[in-house]
Amino acid sequence: MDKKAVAQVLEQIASFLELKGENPFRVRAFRTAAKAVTALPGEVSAALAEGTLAETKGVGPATLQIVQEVVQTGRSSLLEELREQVPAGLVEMLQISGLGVAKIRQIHETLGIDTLPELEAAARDGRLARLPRFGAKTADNILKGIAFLRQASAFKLAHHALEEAEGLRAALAALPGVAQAVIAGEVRRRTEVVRDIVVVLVADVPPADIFRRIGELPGVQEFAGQDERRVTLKVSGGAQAQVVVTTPKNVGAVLVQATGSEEHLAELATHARTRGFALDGAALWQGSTFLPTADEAAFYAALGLAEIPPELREGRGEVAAAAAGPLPALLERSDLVGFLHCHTTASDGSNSVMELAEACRAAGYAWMGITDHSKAAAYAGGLSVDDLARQADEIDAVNARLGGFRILKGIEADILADGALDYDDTVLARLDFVIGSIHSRFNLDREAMTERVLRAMENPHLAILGHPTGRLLLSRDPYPLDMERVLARAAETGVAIEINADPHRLDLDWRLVRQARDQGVAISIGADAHNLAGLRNVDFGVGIARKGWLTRADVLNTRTVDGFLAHVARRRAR
DNA sequence: GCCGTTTTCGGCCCGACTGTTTTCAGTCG
Repeated sequence: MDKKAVAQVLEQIASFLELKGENPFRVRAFRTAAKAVTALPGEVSAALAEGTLAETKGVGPATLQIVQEVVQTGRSSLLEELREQVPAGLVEMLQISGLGVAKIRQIHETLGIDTLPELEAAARDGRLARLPRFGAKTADNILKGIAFLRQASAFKLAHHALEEAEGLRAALAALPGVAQAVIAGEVRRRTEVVRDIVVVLVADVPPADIFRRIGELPGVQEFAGQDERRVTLKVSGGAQAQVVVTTPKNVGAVLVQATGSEEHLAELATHARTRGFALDGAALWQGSTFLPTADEAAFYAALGLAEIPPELREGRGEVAAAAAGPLPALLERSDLVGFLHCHTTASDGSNSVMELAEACRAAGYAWMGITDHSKAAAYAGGLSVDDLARQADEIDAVNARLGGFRILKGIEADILADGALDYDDTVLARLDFVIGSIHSRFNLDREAMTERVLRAMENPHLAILGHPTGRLLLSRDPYPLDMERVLARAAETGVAIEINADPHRLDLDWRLVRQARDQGVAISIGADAHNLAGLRNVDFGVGIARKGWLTRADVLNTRTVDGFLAHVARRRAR
């Protein structure tokens, strides 16, 4: 039983209680507990056994008992009891933006609606709009919300997809006859969201034997779209996955086929034709001769191409680039020596400066930058000027204790509606560096929003523009912003643009990362960690950097602490 | 339900926006 599943049970309990009209503070307590469980550094069962769970802030006796039951039995009697009392469709409705508990209860009580399809019908036929304090716009927004939910449910966030793919890969690798199991598709390309999980199996036995065994795996529910070498699985939880079987001599071609985007494969096919080759049925042919490709390097080499890293296989000119010569050496996680953008208990994080610093040092970083929220972000416990001074003392103390590791004093300052940063320049000047981010007033029009960001970039203390478009993947669109102008200004002023590595954001989008790099904009990778588990976000940020063709030289986190500070100083001097 | 450098009981984030109303409930970050 993993953390995600346990946290989900607690989340669900909170939602059911909320719909029942329970004390809102009790509801919030369960949500806090769910977050605390997600943020645990190790496994839940270990934390339970060692007693660290009981000591975790936000986890009390009631939560402890529920977690214990879930870990031991895989069920929660409280949740099952609640399911009998409240229709599950109402909980689904909570995900619709603009629909809260009060409206859902009103809809349920007056119209007797308790499923999404019923809700959609009522929104269309006008019943919803006639309810007190509802109207045409509310009904319309609900329809939009349902459509968004439906579209989003076809995709998974990268970290969830990776976890599912790893689990499936491990199960498939253990099947008799399978020599190797490799994750392909979007997960391997490290896209920001994933529609299909794809695993390639290398095997010397007939695919039919393997498919039969797959059908016997626990959790595999049904097969769909089966052909000789491919099968689409539905696994419990509704996730879909494609499994492709190949023989060792054709691994290269099959992996290329199963990994590349349609556009990449089209670029490859065109290139192959001009060289007298053909890509057909996931194999490489010269006339009617089958060309074996034992691995991808052999495949690309046969076509006269440098090997193309999976992250670049998007059909954006990588084939032409690989034909012209070696591709750039893309950023590696091990290139990063600085850890940027994290929150401590001073604002909305769950760990202290010391805990985060020790974790960063253990993860191999040489320096880090602490950036809690600023005072305008009241809902996130933003720091007052006095709080900032206190934190500075704390950081000094930890720096004195940790040899060979440096903590920088930073802030994630809100960019206010008029483009001002959330502290006076005298306060900002005392900090080692400043990230500026938008956390409110998302509804300005494109022109006003662009002016707001450009104005913030005028402030010499702003070193990094945080999560520049504000998107939340699968839940909130980016705010309207003229990124062309923002990138141009970033190049002029030396303001770095963040790749926010939180898998809910992955913002700046990788398509724009490449454009930023081409314009000479410095990039920083911001973990946006709110706890120790958030250190892992960086891997997703590195994936996005690679998709944006970034090399070591393009990224500020690869510099020594003095190199980073020199960049900030040059920016302040402009 | 959880927590305590104000508290073992009493409080827990608050201000702005949206869409509905003509003064405000509901939702969101």
